[in-house]
Amino acid sequence: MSDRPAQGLRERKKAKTRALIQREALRLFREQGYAATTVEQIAEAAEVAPSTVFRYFPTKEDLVLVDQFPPFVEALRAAPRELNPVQAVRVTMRQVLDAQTPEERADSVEREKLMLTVPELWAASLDNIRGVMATVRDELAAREGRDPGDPEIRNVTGAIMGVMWALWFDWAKDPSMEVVEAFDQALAHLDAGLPISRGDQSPG
Amino acid sequence: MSDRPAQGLRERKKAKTRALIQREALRLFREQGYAATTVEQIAEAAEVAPSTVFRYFPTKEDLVLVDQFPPFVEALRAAPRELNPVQAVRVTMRQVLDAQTPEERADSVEREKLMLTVPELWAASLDNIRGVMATVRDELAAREGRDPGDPEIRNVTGAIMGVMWALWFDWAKDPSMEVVEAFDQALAHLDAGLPISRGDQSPG
DNA sequence: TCCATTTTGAGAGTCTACTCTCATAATTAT
DNA sequence: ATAATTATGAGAGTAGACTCTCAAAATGGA
Repeated sequence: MSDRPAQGLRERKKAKTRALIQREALRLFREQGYAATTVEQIAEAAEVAPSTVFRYFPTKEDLVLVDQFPPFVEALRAAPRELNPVQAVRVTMRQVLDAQTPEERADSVEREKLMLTVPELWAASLDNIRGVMATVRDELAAREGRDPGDPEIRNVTGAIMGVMWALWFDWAKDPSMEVVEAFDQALAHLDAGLPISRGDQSPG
Repeated sequence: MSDRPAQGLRERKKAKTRALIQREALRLFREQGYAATTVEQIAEAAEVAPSTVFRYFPTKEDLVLVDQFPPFVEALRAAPRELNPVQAVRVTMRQVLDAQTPEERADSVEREKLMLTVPELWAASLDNIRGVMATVRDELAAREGRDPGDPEIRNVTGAIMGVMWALWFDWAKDPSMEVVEAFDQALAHLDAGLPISRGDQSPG
């Protein structure tokens, strides 16, 4: 097993082809919808053979799916111990979002919107969603010194994810929304116990 | 006139056929998985032609999907005004679940598990999920005299749904769980502001 | 340059959800 | 009983994701 030097022309070309296919796919999805776009069209747009598309992306769904959460989880792990779960997620979220370049963010936006909009993709991300949820829960459990199966931890995790999803859904409908700020405020609200500001009728 | 049902033989037979097809489908899905079950197999099991299956259920997914939420929303609307959003949902949830017969509950359980487990179905229920979320949010907004677009209402709705989903996911893995009780406790926990019982480190 | 390895295109082929048509059978009305 | 309506079965057909094979082309190493 000799280790290769740097990336040769071959590797670079592959990466380029892969990126090209994906870019064209996303463009077509955006322009004419996911279901209405055939793999053949994507191949044509990227000027490769349909079989080549499948060589790079085992399924059509994979053209959209990207695990964007590993960095998040890593950052969460590094969050200050003195923060409670919600605060930790809040800080981490802001940090991760702030670190993105405008281009990266635009790209994420595009993908997220497709995910939240197209049933097939929402489906394909089921595992992803479950995985993220499980990972966040495990991490929060560890931070709090609790068992990962602890209902309280599960509830907190669920509430955090739920607040974020609700925001995502809203934002998919109104992309002009200031996501970073909105995320922060939403998590702050959750951290404060979700008070309804004016008419507090019955305290917890 | 005899107390024969208002429907003629034709209608009754149709209902029966429909139920039979669906029952066999669910059985096969449970036994060998959703994707691994072809419509042809379902037709064979129900002793009808494949085309007949499609006559009753436009798509394979429709064999599983049922809107179970209208009754929930209706009940939510009727919940006492003095309850806060979380309490209202909690009471409603308990009420709806308690009202189910064991058979109904077993049936729901089966469907829910499929929904949470099978990507295609999770996908098909996207609209449903979004709809439920929107409806619950609108209802909560109305209860609180707030605009449906209010972020605070969105957050509360998201947290409620998130807590419930988290529970569902856990329960899909461990069906022995006492769902009704667990739901109640989870919402109670949320209502209390999601405290982590032992080590409260830093209040909001 | 020459050879070995890898990538690609072309295209035939599979699988399965789903559609359509039409003849036959079952049900209902008269 | 007979005619009209409706449901069903049989089966051919479509679409599109995905697989497989093989020869040609591109690339890397010598």
